[in-house]
Amino acid sequence: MKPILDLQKQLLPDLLDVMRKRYEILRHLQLMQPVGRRSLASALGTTERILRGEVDFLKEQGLVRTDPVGMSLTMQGDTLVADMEPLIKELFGFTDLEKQLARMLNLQKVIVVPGDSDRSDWVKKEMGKAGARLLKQLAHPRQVVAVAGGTTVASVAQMMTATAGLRETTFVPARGGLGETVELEANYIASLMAQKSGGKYRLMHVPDQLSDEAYHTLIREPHIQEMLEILRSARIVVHGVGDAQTMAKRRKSSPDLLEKLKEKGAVGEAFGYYFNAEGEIVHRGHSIGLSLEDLQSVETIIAVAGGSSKAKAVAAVGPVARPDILITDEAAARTILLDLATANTP
Amino acid sequence: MKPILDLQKQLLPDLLDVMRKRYEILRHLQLMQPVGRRSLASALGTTERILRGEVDFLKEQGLVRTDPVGMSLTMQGDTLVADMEPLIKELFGFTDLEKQLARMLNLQKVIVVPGDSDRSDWVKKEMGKAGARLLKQLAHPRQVVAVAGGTTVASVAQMMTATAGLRETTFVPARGGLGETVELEANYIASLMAQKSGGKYRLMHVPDQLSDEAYHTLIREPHIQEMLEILRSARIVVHGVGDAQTMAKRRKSSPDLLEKLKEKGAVGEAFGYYFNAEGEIVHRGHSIGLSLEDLQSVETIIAVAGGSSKAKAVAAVGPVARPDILITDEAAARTILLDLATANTP
DNA sequence: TTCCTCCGGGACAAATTATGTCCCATGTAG
DNA sequence: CTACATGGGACATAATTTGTCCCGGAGGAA
Repeated sequence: MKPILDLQKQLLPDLLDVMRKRYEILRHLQLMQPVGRRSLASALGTTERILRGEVDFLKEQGLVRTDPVGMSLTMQGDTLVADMEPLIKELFGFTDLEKQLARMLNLQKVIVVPGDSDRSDWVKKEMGKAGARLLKQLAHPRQVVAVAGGTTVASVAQMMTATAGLRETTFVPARGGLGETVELEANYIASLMAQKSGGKYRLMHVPDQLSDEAYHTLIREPHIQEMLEILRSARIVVHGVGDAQTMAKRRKSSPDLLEKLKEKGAVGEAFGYYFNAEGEIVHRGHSIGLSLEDLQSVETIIAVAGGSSKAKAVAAVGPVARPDILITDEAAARTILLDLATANTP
Repeated sequence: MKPILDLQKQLLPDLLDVMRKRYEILRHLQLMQPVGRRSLASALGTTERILRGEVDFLKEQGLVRTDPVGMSLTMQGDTLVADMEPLIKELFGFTDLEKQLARMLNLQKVIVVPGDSDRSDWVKKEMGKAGARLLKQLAHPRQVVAVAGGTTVASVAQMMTATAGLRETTFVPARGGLGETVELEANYIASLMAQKSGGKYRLMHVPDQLSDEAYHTLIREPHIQEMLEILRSARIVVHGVGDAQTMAKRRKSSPDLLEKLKEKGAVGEAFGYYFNAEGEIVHRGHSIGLSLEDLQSVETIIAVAGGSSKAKAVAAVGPVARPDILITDEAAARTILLDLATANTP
């Protein structure tokens, strides 16, 4: 990633989005010219009015010209598209990466955003944006969306915007409290998503440290039962993937547990379960909520995780949690591919 | 110039403006910290509320921190300002150039925009934007702004946006018709400025080729007198500077005049007057309107002209028209400085 | 020729966002 | 103590964006 963009992204987080949007318009225009607003809008998957705004702007900039037969690029616009092509390819050309990853991890779809969330803060927001967009696309009437905790899922919530399609959606926490900071707790995230998107939400208030007895008593409570019912009807699950050590520490786990995890080679974590590099469950957090088995009946499982430091965790969790869609960043994507390649050629 | 910035300037000039605005805030903050909203807002020449919006954003980004004593930069904000300095300088930073030019031409203020309007079309727009911004800043209740013709002043008009401060402003043409294309005529430009800014305008319809007799008759007409009255009350004058030959040709002047101008060494032109390299008037166009003498009583004279081809003209017009503020482009600025330097060391 | 389709641009209401303008509790300096 | 400047809350209003029409006209097909 170019350092200039890194700086600019801090002051203009949606710089790349706007850039890509406008580039896409020019590019489509180049291929379809001369073309009218309506057909171009539908080709770009946007509305007529919004395209019109952009085209007016591009016209001001002298990149686009309009005739009675339709719109076309000016010479300046033509050279701009040509000049931008390598840059855009570098920034957004992750199609290959996405396809490779999808094949190797056996997923339905992979979305890669530019950057490395370990190094730049805005990359997480970028993943959040991608996640929010995805949820908007997948929106279904009266659906239930279960969300797990963690910073990455939190950033998806942060990036959601009001959409008509999500107004009838109920957001629920996938699991009860796991002893995290409140902003990273599934409960809080579910409510945030609902608030931002204009949907509904249900909370599940259960303590995070439970004796077996308390657990069994609690799970019989009618309102808990009701929540679990709702939870199992979830059509979509969104969860993050954590590094095992980091997650255990964040949850203030006992030194015993930390030791045990290390011993068993835990590398990844996803909504309360810890996995080793082979994708075997080595520990599960004591918490009420969606279990791995419940995931079978879920229509779409979305995993969101980035940063090269999480590459191993993502690769380990993949085979177990079986996400259908993975949203990650460039750094993680490349690292995973590299790891898989070296593993296959020992 | 980094190629990526060049592309961005074409595709997202609006965003770059936002970027500069935010950078300015950070920069001021760095120098004044800790500081409150109100004093910072007045230092930046913006309103409290609008600054507040930006600061909220910058706080989100973790660049700014607020304490009860005021706002200050975080460490991240500090390093960002440092890192961005060269970038901003490259994009907008012609402060040195501006100061040098202001000193050498003895002007109150010089604004330099990047590029060369001879080579890139968007540079003229950039000057226009600078001019429009300036007018907005200088806005005064119930003021009169007189504008001359020409492509550069036209681009100022083009770039103006609706502003409350300009609602009570009356735009008037500085001089009557001078035989130019309608889009470049002062009349049209005055009306365009009014339309874009939401202000008022008055037009002056006088033919451009007049016999002495007709001139003297016309000038006694009540409505012409009234216009001249208004014109002389102008607080601000905006004019362009033209290359003498080009202007004469554009106005379809007679071969005689062309010859005469060449003979007398005319290099520059400003609202109807032609100057030689020494800044002496060698010819004045026959047209009713603001004369050079009238300029004495004007509060602010703004000259807008760019392109290295106009460097000589600008330098020649400067001493006579005595603009207070000059808006030009990088190419013209550098050429003028170079010319002055070589002239002083023969 | 006539009809038909698609073009850009105008218009306008609704929704959303930005902005101006207060006020207030609080911390700080004198 | 007083006096003042601070950030943040609240809220009406202005401004902008967006969705959704319509229209006259150019171009192509019959």
